[in-house]
Amino acid sequence: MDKSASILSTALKLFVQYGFHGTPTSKIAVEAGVSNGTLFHYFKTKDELVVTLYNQTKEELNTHLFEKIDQGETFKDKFRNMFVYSLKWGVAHPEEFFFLQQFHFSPHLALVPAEDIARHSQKHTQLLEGAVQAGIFKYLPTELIATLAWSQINGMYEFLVKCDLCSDKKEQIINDAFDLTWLMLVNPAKL
Amino acid sequence: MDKSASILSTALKLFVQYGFHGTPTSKIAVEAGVSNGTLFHYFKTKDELVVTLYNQTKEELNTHLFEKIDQGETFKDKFRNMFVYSLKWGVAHPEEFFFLQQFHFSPHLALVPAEDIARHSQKHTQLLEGAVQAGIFKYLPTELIATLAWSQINGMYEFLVKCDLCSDKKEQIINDAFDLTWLMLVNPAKL
DNA sequence: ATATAAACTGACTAATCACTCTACAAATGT
DNA sequence: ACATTTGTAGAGTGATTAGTCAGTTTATAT
Repeated sequence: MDKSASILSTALKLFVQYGFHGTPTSKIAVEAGVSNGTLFHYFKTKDELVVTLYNQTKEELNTHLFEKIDQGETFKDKFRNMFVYSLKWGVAHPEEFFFLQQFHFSPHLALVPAEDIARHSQKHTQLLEGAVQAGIFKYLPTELIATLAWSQINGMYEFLVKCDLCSDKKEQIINDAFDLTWLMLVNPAKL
Repeated sequence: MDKSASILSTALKLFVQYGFHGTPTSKIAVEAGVSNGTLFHYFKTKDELVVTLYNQTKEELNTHLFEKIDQGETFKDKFRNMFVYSLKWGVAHPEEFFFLQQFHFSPHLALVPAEDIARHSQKHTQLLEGAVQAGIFKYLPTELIATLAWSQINGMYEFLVKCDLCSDKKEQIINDAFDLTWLMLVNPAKL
C-alpha cells in the first residue's frame, strides 16, 4: 500500500475516534507505519491533510452516487437511488460517513473554498433543480429541497447506526424513509 | 456578570469560531476577563468546561421549548410549536444552536453519559410516543420519527442561515417546512 | 473583631505538538 | 556510469498548552 494512502486511511480512523486536534500527526505517522517526516513530505500541513481527506472522501461518495443515479430511468428512480445509495454507502463505510458529518459541522469547513463545496454538490443540485422546474417537486427553493433531502439522509443514517437492525430490516426502513421523503417533497398536482 | 457565566459565554463564542481544541483555555480566560487559575477553579478540566457548556445550552433550549410545547392544545399544535420554536430559537441564538450541532457531531459527545442524553430528549420522545400510540403518526419506531423530525429542524436551520432572508420570509418558510414535515409523518388514515 | 472558607490571581511547569532539518536511499533520466 | 530528483527517516526545535501552586483578596460566620 502506497504510503500517502496509508497516511490518509489511518488519519480517517483516528480523526473519527479522537477528533482533528485530538489526533497528533506523530500518532498518525506511527500508526500508518511511516516516519514523521514522510507525513509532512506528502502533506505540507496538518490542515492540508484534513482537507485532502475530506475532498477525497466526498469524491468517493459522489463517484459511487453518480453511477447509481445514472442507472435510474425516471426522475423518481434517480432520486430514489441517490437517497437509498447514500445510506447504503454510509452503512457500508461508517467511518467515512461519520467523518464527512464531523468535518461538515466543524470550523475546518471554512478551509474549503466555497467553489469546491459548490462543485461537490453541483450534479445533485442540477438534478433537483430540473425536478422543480418540471413541476415534479413542490415549487420551493431548490436549495431548500436539497437541504431537506440531505438532512433526511443524515437523520436516517443516525437512526440506522443507533438501532442496530439486521440488514433486511435496514433495507426495508430505508425504502420506507424514501417514500416519506418523496411524499413530503413531491408536487401533489402530479400525483 | 458572574465569572463562571462569563467563562461559559466566552468559551461558546470561541469554540464556535475556532473549535474545541483550537481554543486554548488561556484565551478563554483572557477574553472572559478572568485569570487562568479562576477558569480551573470553576472547571476542573477543559473537557468539563465543554460538557458543562453543552448541558447548559441544551437545557436552555429545552426549557424554552417545553414552555412553548405546553402552550399547544392539540397534539398538532404541540408538535408545531416544538418544530417552529426550535427554529426560532436557533435563529435568535445562532452561536448556541451551532454549538449544539458542533458538539453533537464531535467525539466530545462520548463524554456525556447515555442517560444524560436520554434525559435531554425524554419529554420530546414521550410526546412523539403518545402520538404514535394514538395513531396520529404513521406506525413507525418512535426513535425514527424523533430522528427524522430533529434532522428536518437541523436541515431547515442550515437553510435559514445559508439564505439570509428577511424575517417575514423566514417565518413563512418555517411554517411551510412544518407542513411538509407533518405531511410526511402523519397517518393518512387520520387525515 | 477574628477565624475560616471561598474566590481569585498569574507566574510557572512538564508535556506535547506541528513542523524542520540533515542525511541517506531509491528511483529515474541521460 | 553519473547526476538529479524523489522518497524516507528520525532526531531536534521552538512554540504552545492544560493544568498547578503558592499566595492574596474578598466574603461569611461566629
